[in-house]
Amino acid sequence: MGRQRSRTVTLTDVARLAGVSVATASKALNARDEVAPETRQRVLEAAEELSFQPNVLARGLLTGRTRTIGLLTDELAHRFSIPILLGVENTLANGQMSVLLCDARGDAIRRQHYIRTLIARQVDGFVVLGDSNDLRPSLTRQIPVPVVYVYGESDDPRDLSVLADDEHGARLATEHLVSLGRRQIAHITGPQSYRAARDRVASLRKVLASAGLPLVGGDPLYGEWSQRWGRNATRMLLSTHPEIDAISCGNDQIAAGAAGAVREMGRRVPDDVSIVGYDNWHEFAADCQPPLTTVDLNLQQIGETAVRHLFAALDGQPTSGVVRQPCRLVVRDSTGPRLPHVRDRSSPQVAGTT
Amino acid sequence: MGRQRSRTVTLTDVARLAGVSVATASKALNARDEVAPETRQRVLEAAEELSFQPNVLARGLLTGRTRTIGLLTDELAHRFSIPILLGVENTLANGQMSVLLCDARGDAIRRQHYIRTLIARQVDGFVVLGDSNDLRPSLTRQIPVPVVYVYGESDDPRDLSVLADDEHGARLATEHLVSLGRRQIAHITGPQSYRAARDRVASLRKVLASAGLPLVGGDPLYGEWSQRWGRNATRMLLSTHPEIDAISCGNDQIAAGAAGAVREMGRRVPDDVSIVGYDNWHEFAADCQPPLTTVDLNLQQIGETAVRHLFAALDGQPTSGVVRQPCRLVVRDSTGPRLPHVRDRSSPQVAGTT
DNA sequence: CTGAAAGCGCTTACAG
DNA sequence: CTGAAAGCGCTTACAG
Repeated sequence: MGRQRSRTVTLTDVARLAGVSVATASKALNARDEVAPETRQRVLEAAEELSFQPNVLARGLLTGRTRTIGLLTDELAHRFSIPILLGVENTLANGQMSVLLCDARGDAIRRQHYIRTLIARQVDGFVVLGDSNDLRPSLTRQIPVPVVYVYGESDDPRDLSVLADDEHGARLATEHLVSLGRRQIAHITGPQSYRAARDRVASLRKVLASAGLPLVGGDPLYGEWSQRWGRNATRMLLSTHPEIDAISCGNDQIAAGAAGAVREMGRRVPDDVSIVGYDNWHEFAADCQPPLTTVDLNLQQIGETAVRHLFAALDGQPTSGVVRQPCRLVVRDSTGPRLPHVRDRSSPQVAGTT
Repeated sequence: MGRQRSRTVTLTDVARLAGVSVATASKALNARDEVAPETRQRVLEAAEELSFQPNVLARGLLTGRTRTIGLLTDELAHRFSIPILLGVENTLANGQMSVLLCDARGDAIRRQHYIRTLIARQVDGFVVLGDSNDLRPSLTRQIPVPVVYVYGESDDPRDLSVLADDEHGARLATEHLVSLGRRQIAHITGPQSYRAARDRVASLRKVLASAGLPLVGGDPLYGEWSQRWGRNATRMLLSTHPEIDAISCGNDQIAAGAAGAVREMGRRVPDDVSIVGYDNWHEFAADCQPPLTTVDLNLQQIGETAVRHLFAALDGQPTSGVVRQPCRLVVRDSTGPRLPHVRDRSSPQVAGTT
C-alpha cells in the first residue's frame, strides 16, 4: 500500500526541466496561444516525462471553482438511489466534474453536518437525492451554490426538482392492458402512504374511465411492496372476482407474487390473466415466470437530466419547477392478447428446462 | 437554485469582525492554546455570526492532506457494491474524511482516467472496489498514496485486500444443515467461472467429508445466479435423487427458485427438504416462501474494515496480504429438523393471508 | 499573547 | 513571446 510516496511533481519542476518560468509553463499546459510552439512543445514533454498532474486544489483556490459536486442522498441503500447515482456520476464525469458522496441515512443531524462539510469543500453545486417522491423541505436557503432535487420534490417551487413521471408510467401500463383487449382489470399496489402508489392509481383510474372500463373491485388493493402481498392479494381477488383478466401491479415484487398465485390457482399467464409490473427490477421482472411486462422509470436518465440542469445553473441559466422524466414500457411475456378461457388444471406450472 | 450566491465568508472577514489578525483568528479557530481566552471567544463569536466555513482547499494546499479518499469502483451497479460503499462512506465520515466516487463501469480506459483525476485532486488514499472476488491486477504502482482493495483481491501480495470469507460462509451453512440431521445434501450454484462459487463448493465438500456425508449427485450443479436455474436444477435433482433432504444454494435467487420447485413437487420446506441460501438479499430471502435461512456476507463491515486499514496506512502503519471478513448465518424458516416424511399433495402451497 | 511575513501550487493581468 | 509579481485562503514558524 503506497510503498513509495514520492514527493509530488509540481509545476515548478516542469518549468525547471523545460527551462522556462512557471508562468510560461502554466500557459503552455493550458493551451493558451500566447506561447511559442517550440516552447510549448518542450513544456509538454517535460510534463509528460515527470508525469505531472496539476494540483486541482491550487487551481480551485484561484478560480473559485472546484469542478466538484456534492451528492447528498437521503438513503443510498434504497434501490432507486443506485441507478440515479450512476446517471449522476456518469454525466458529471462527462463534464469533467467529480462527485463527493454523502449519505445522510435518513438522519437530519447527519444531513446538516454533510451540508456544512460540502460547503467547506467548496463544491460548485449540490444534487439532493430523495428517498421517496414525496414533497420534502427545501435545503436551498442554507446552500450558497446551485442545488437540484432528484426523486423527491422540493417544497419550494423556486427550486428545480427532477422526478419520475408516475402518471406517464401508469398510463403506459394501463393503456397496454386495454389495447390487448383486457376488460376486467384489477390493481394491487403498496402502501397508500406512498405518493408513487397514489399517483399511479390516479393515472390508472383516468385511463380506465376514458376507456369506459371499471376498476375491478372498485378500489385498488393497497398493501405492501412484497411478493407475499402480491400472492395474497391475488388469491383474494381471484376468488371474489373470477372475471378478472388482468392485474396491474404497483411494483415488480407484487407482480412476481401475483404471477405465482395466478398459476397456482390454475389460470394461465398471460392468456387468462395478464400481469403488468412496475420498476423493471431486473432480478424480479426478467427472472419471473413468465418474465414480466413492466414499466421502466428511466432512473439513470433522471440522474442525467438533473445534472444537465445543474450544469445550466452553473452557467448562470437556472431553471425551476418540476421536470418529469418519461417512463418506458418494457413488454415481456406476462401480458398478451385475450385467448379463449380454458380451465386446464393438469399442468398449472409450465416452465422451460435448461 | 442558488438564488443568492453571496460572496464567500473568509477568515479575513472573521478576523476583521473580531478585531484581530488572520493569524490570531486562525489559531483561535483551530484551538491552539497560544491565544487569550477572551480573544478566542471573540473570534468564535465572529465566525459564528458570519457562518464562517474554512476553505478546505486552502488548508489542503498547506498541509498536503485533503481528508478525501478516492473510491474507485469497477461496477457500482453490482448489488454487492452498495453495502460495501455504505460501509466505506460511513467509516470515512466518522473519521472526518470525504469520498470522491468514481465508477469505471468495467472500462479500463475509464478507470485509468479516474486514477489520474483522483491523483490530481490530491486524495489522501484510494479504496479500490472490485466487481468479483477474483484476483485483479494491482493498480498500486501508478498511485502515489495508500491503496486498499476490497471485494476483489490484488494480485500483488504486498497490497492489502479485504474480502468476504466464502470458506467461512459456506461452512456455516453446511454445518447448519448437518447439525439439523440432514444427510442427503445437494448443492446448486452459479457459474463455475466464479471464484465465489468454487470457494463455497470447496468448503461445503470439506464439511461434508468430515461429517462422513456424500454430496448428492457427486458434484454440485453449476448454472446461473437466477431463480429460474434454481427451479430447473431442483426439479432435475428431485427426480433423479428423491432421497435429498437438503439443498444448499449458491445464492438467494437460486434458493428462492428451489423453494418454489420443492413446494410445487409436493414436498415440504423445511420438513422434507431444508434449503439454505447465500447473500441474505432481503427482497429474496425474507420475502421467500418460506423465508430463507441464508448467509450474510457482512458487506458493510467489509467496507468498514477496509477503511480502518486505510486509516492505519495513512498513519504510517500499512498492512498487506488478505483480510477475510467473517460471515454470519441468518436462520429463518427454510431450514429445520428432519420430520417424518409425509407425502401430502393435497395442499402443496400453504401461505398465510394478511 | 499577538501579528507580520512567508509560502502551499497555481493562474492571470501586466511589463518588457 | 516570456517572466516577475500579485494573489486565491489559509497555516505556521518567528519576532515582538
